[in-house]
Amino acid sequence: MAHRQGQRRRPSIHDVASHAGVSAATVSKVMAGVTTVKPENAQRVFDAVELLGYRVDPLASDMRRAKRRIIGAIMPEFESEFFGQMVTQLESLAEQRGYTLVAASSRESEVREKEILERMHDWRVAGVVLAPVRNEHGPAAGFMKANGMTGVLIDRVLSDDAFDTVSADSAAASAEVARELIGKGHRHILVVGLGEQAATMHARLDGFRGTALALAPDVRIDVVLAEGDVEPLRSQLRDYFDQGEGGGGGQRPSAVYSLFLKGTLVALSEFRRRGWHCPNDISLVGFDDAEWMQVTWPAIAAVVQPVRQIAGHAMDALFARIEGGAGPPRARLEPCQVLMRESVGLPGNRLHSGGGNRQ
Amino acid sequence: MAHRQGQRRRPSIHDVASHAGVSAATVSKVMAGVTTVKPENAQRVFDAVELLGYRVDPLASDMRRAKRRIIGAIMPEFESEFFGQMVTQLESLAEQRGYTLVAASSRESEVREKEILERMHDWRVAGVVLAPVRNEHGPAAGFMKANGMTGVLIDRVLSDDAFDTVSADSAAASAEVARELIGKGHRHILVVGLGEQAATMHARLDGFRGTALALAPDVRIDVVLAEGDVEPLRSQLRDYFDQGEGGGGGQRPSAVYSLFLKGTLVALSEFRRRGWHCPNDISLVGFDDAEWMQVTWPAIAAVVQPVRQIAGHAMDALFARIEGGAGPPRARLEPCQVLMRESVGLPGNRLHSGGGNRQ
DNA sequence: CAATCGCGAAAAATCGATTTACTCGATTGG
DNA sequence: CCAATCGAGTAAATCGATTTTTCGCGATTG
Repeated sequence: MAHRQGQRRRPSIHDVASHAGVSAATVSKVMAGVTTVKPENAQRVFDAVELLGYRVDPLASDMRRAKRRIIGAIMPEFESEFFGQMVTQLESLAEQRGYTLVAASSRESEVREKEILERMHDWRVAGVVLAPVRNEHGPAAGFMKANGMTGVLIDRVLSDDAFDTVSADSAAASAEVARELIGKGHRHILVVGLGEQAATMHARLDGFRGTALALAPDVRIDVVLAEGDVEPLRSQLRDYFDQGEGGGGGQRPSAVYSLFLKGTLVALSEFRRRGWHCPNDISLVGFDDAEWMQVTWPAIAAVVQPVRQIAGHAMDALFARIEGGAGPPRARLEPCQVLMRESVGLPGNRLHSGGGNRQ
Repeated sequence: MAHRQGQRRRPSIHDVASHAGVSAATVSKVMAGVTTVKPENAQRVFDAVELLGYRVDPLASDMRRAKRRIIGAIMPEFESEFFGQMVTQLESLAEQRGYTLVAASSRESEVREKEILERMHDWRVAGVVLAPVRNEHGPAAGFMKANGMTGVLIDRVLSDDAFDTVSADSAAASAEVARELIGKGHRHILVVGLGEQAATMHARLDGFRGTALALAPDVRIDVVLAEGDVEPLRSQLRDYFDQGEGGGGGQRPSAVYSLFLKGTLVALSEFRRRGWHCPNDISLVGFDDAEWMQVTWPAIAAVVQPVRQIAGHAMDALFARIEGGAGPPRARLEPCQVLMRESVGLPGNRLHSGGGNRQ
């Protein structure tokens, strides 16, 4: 910035036109690949473009057009591996089709979610991939509907009457987790979830409970559904375990199934606090995998969401709509993979316990 | 999309003008907050805006303007907590100043980095926050210079002759890590890094080595600098330890200092493979903190980069330049915090060893 | 031979704002 | 008292493309 050299105005379509000795309209056609231009003229345009280093101004270009070659993506946050990978995937897929992805984070706020959507509407994005903060019935989806926007809903959704949806098959994955835990003999299991994203959480919970009860009618399933952020969950979980220890309502569960990543972290930190080790003192499975889960001791069992598949089908669906595809909205569920790692063991398998509160 | 209802054209400035009984120019002035408009007319404009639900079209608006109210951000990846938080911070700061942040991932490729930059130049962004893949001397920074773009370089940079830079004070943090490890008695330490991002890695390495040697001239510091991605590093690390075990070059180091997050993960997984436990069999400190590091057993010691400070100063510097601030480019280094957690212990402190390969 | 057709290209309209230049009164100053 | 200044507002130019309309001209056709 010190010198601010050069800085000459970038060449416009008219500069190219006059250099090539044709009209601006002809240049526009050549750039768009229209074939009804005499080869000789086309060549002169190419030469002029080369010479001047001309690039189409997307701003001016898009203004005349109804839709821009831009896809908007709205994620609840950028800090977890899941959404990070999701954005990366979506960006790459958009690019493959000649579109630019513009990503924004709603920071877990429905208000911001709608503001971002308004801005994207102003930008006349061709389509939106929305991972709602709560679920498909929020104000954001309503806004999209009201303004005739094209879009796809992903992740924290099940199905919608206006938009295609793509998400992980939480219920099936949870059912498999249930099979594993029940199969290993667990009969007292705590499920940790977030109360706010109603639909998805319930799918996970019901998928788990249904299968568990079918396989072992005597199983006891406790549920802690936190509202809000991490801290409430932490204290709720603390209370839950305090109660169990105190001998009040019963004993400590032999396994915990967390329905979301933060819950897994909170559960682990609570185990630490109490000096419990997995899997000897308690077993743990979490929904959502992360890179670190396979390098810790013990490795943490997790449900791996199919990020690539979700991104891929979301984009397929979105572009089908952008290109005018009609028909009723489709709700897709992508199968997850359940990785049973060392954090899951047999119940009551207290080898060299862990009761001793080190640290 | 099934019905594609409503869909009426959005109101333009002329619609508002005719409703309010004034000219388009007046509406434009009112929207821009110019005060030389009769209050009565201004009110009529506001009413019309309200009635029609008018919003300024940023596309048309920005075309006339030289610079758009957009900040571009280019990160090497979105999947780590560090860059995720960085984007979130930058987005929030840009928004506070009435700008929109458009983020893109170079996916660790300098080629992509430049392509993204070209696109952002086409969009006439007001400024760019670039976290280069390699360092400040890549083609991207060159492109920015050549095109007179306004920008700030962050993270994998030290200083530049054209742009302001902001990054973590790697050297100081590494020096503190050295003090801690030497202070605990470690005299044989392995440092793991990435060879490609020359400057930053060397700052970290030199900061560590300098301080370590000053405090304990007899210390042995081995260095494994990987080229490329994770897999080469994994095999290099494996070879290194095989050698140490085999009794070839010497014995196993008592501590490992990883200069970057992936290195920490690879080191941990290598420890697992060999059945080594932290801190009894070996100590570990990593550059870059992550949420999970404090819930595992042991908690992993780490250098915490000051994301908020880096983002804050980057934006301050960027907007100062956008608003015409002159002067030589400034290179900022933000202090890190070193969290010595349980993964660091005394050397040779093999309690109940770990040699036994469980699992 | 006039009317029609078609092709390729130019001219002009358009997108939706901003900005410049200019107008018309009213106020102020010398 | 007339000129200069100012306030408030408008018409028109502009930004850089795309798209529609028009046009010139040679080839076909009736």
